Amino acid sequence: MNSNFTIAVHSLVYLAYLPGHMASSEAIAHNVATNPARIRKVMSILRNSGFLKTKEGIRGGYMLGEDPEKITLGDVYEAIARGELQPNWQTGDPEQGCPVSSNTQSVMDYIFKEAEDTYASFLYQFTVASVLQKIKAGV
Amino acid sequence: MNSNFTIAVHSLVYLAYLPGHMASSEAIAHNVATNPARIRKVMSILRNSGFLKTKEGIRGGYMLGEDPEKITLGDVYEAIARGELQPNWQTGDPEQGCPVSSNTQSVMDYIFKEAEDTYASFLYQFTVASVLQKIKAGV
DNA sequence: TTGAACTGTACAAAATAAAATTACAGTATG
DNA sequence: CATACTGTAATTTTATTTTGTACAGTTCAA
Repeated sequence: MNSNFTIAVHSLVYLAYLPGHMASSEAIAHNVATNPARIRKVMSILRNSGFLKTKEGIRGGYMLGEDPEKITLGDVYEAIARGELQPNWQTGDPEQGCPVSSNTQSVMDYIFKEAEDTYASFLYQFTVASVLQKIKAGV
Repeated sequence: MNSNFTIAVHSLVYLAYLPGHMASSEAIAHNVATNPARIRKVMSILRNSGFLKTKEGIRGGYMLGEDPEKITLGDVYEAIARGELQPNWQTGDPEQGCPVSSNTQSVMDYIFKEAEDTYASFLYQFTVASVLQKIKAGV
């Protein structure tokens, strides 16, 4: 998995930390410790999923579009990282006669998909608000 | 995650498919579609975890060390892939005064660890035997 | 109505991680 | 003692991730 999910959560928490405030990609990038272009790419996806409002032009930037208690990490995961837990590498060879060589990949696909479902489900218990609370508590 | 877990499962299933037979790293590599050195590296870990027996020298190779119904994918995951679901990239900057910048990483570490626990737990329901069965059934 | 401060997006470059390859010492067998 | 194997390390190649650069489009305010 790449770290877009981490960046998305961090950015949303940062916006929840500054309610009613428009934050620029540069300010968020500084807080997250990455570059503004990457933040803007991640934020584009989050905007398309309705988690935030963006504004172009001078005094533009990003703001939460929903109550931080309504945004779960499961939602964020689904929007930005679904499918990235499974490695791309393919095992076996579909042309071989041996069923172990030709069919293991499809069984692994099934197992990875189900496992990722439980992973995503687990994340529904956390919200942007609850993560911010943990951060403030210094856990 | 790299694909060592996939390779481990595939190799164990292949051995279960040929009970009582010593398979060489070359034979397994051919079935899995990778190179023998990589198979030997993965098999070393599986041997250390007690899943299989290895024999060096002529007519040597690999054999299951346990009943394939006893080896769960959860066990295999723990042995070979624990910790690889979380990205290495670190968010924020511990030196910044803002708690969101300095503490988000540790909260994410906690969430990733718990989420991986549920991922691994899920895998305990599958065994090498049950995977082989699915493969034979052509799912 | 113009220029300054932004986003949105694409593309290229650099850094990192994963996979394949090569090599060779060690071990068992016949 | 030659052959067929494992065990392991080092190197090269390839793929992925991250960063950096560029620029068109948008908004605001003087």
